[in-house]
Amino acid sequence: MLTQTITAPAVPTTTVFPVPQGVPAVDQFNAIATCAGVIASEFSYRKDEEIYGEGEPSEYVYQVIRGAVRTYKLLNDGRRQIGAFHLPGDVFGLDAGSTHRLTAEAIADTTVRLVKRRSLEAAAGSNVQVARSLWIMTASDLRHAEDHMLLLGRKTAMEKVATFLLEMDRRLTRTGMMALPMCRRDIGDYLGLTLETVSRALSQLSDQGLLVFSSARQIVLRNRQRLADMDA
Amino acid sequence: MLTQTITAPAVPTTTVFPVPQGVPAVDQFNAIATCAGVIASEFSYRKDEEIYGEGEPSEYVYQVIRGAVRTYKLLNDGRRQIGAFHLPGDVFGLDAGSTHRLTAEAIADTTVRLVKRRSLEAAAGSNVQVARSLWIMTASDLRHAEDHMLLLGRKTAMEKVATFLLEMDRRLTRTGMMALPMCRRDIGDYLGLTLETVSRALSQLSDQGLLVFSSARQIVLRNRQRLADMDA
DNA sequence: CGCCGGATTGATCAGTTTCAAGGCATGTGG
DNA sequence: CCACATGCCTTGAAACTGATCAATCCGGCG
Repeated sequence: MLTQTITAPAVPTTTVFPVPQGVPAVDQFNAIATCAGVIASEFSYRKDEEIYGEGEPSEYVYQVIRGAVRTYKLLNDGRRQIGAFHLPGDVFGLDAGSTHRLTAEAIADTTVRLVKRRSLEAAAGSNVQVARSLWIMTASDLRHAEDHMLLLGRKTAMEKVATFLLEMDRRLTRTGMMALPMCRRDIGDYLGLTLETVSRALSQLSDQGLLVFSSARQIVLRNRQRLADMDA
Repeated sequence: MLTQTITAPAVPTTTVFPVPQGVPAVDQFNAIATCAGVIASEFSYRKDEEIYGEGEPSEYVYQVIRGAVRTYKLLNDGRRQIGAFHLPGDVFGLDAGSTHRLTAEAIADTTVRLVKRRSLEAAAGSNVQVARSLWIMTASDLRHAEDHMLLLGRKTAMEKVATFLLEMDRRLTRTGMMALPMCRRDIGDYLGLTLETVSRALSQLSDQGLLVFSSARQIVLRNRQRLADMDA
């Protein structure tokens, strides 16, 4: 894991630090990744290409620049649970242990910024603000996972889909139009449903006038309030 | 609930530091809680008593000394998802944000050690090993949540119960006998099932000879391998 | 002894999955 | 430019898993 070869690149105490507190996890990463001694580079993946696999050594931490990523776990017979979708700006692959806990794949053609885990660890070892940022980012993932456990364990299919739509609306609507990067199967594997059930729920919401499709993945929400009501 | 009568037993600054790395999250807390400037005390709760509520300011971090704790989220109509059970030694209530994300209740009469969040933060601000420990502990919770999402979203009732039994066997079997502190409803709300389904699954496992009841909550596993096989 | 909460068991119900067919859009090669 | 293949999505019908409703049962305790 952490070897002694790390030359803690005496990070200059400039205005880059301290990392601001009470700030979104994403910005924590931005602050860190641009700080002295932390090496960032870019890489691209084609649609459906694996970025890392469950159980592999966690060498890098990633930030989506363009595209989208799914992280998931599999059961031995192929059943899949997607833990999260990662959209532009999101950080993923930050595991405290030495190996990745989930597999990461590009949903569409995707560009990421990547940072060597070792250099993050090194920075964290000499700067408590960086160490704090790692904690904040992991805590942010935990918060999402806790919310998602409630959804998976206790919400109905309709409530799950409503929650999903509001989450995606919040995270990727820019022009009033939500352009989903993922297919129905991905959505189902995120919500603990089959792709057919997802499709039926979306059709039903469309029939009720709560949303409008301009194509299967281009959706405009028409009544966020009623969606929020049904999301329990 | 918690009054100001807690007296801080000034703990000596000894060889407790540095906190060892590559060590279970629980021990991270043990090391921290005994370090200088971190104020630890004890408190007890009766069965079903609330320890803190979702949304309340997170003033303390807790460690179970005796008893057991459930942490959960509720939907507005009362449906409940238990995120985790906390057994002796386990740390809970460590939220990076300023408020608790779940409610915590004593499952049985329970004694906890508690540490002021502020003093943890203070220690983390001056000691990167403490900061690292906070990260490790939160990452450990995240790992559990990721595994549990897979269970909730993709496992069958039988698989869920098998997984639960193996988890509890690992965590609380001491004398060869597993003494479950929680009722069937708690188990159901942890696994995303009803209490009846849990009961039926346990009866079926008993019929198959995979376990033996000495009472409803006193269970001996007879065939961990076959349980592990069915847990998918 | 009888009460009470928790657990078990049975019967029926409902929501979601499964299986199956067909539609629609996109892209490719003739 | 059209024919067709392909992948993704929708829709329908049947099957099934787990939920719901309901009736004991059991064990601990006043």
